[in-house]
Amino acid sequence: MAIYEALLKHYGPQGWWPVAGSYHPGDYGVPKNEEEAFEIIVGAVLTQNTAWTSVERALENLRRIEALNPCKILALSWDVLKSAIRPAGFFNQKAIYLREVALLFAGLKGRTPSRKELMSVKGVGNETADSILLYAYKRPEFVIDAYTKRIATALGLAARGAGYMELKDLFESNLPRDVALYQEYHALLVEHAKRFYSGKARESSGAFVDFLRDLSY
DNA sequence: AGCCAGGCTACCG
DNA sequence: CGGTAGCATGGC
Repeated sequence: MAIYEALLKHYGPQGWWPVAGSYHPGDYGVPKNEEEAFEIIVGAVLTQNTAWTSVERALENLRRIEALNPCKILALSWDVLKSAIRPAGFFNQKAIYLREVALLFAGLKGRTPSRKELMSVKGVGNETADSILLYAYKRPEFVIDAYTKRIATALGLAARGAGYMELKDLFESNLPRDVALYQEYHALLVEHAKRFYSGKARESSGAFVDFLRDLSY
């Protein structure tokens, strides 16, 4: 919580997840309907190992052909679907993944899927499942991504070889079970990591020092 | 030019 | 099982 407070004070509310092309700082009511929830799910798949700026283009392409809903995704030809998501990379795999999640979503009829259910979908692993549950369904599942792992290991909170569930457990067992907190915390970790733990700066001692300085504010 | 990006699956030993 | 090649485009 001390780390969270320091990050929040320093960076302010981040407003993940971006929906309809923009962020929504401080608004934890997003998504406000099924369409927005599905857009988050599509974004969660498209952003796998991919910069969000590239995902935005793919989402915009899908929006333009009115394909940001499960039925349309399932109805599109492979060629059209692939060319729409092309900017987000890995389009052959991701086209398959999108159809898989569209099929699941359509079958839910508004029900919230279990974590196990999501994980059984091809293309949905730990992080994607948690992102979907936390941001699309407002469930208290802490999301661990590469940035979060870098920060946690750099701070000595976790071993270098720590697995996904281990890290998830670390955060969840030390925080109140609160959706808004989980959403904001993850967003703040990403923002901080982008500044100090990405590219050549990753795991540098300078990043660690900068973090401590932020903490002391 | 070459490394990196908000991972996952399949396959290797 | 733990570890990793392959997947593809765009930004810097």
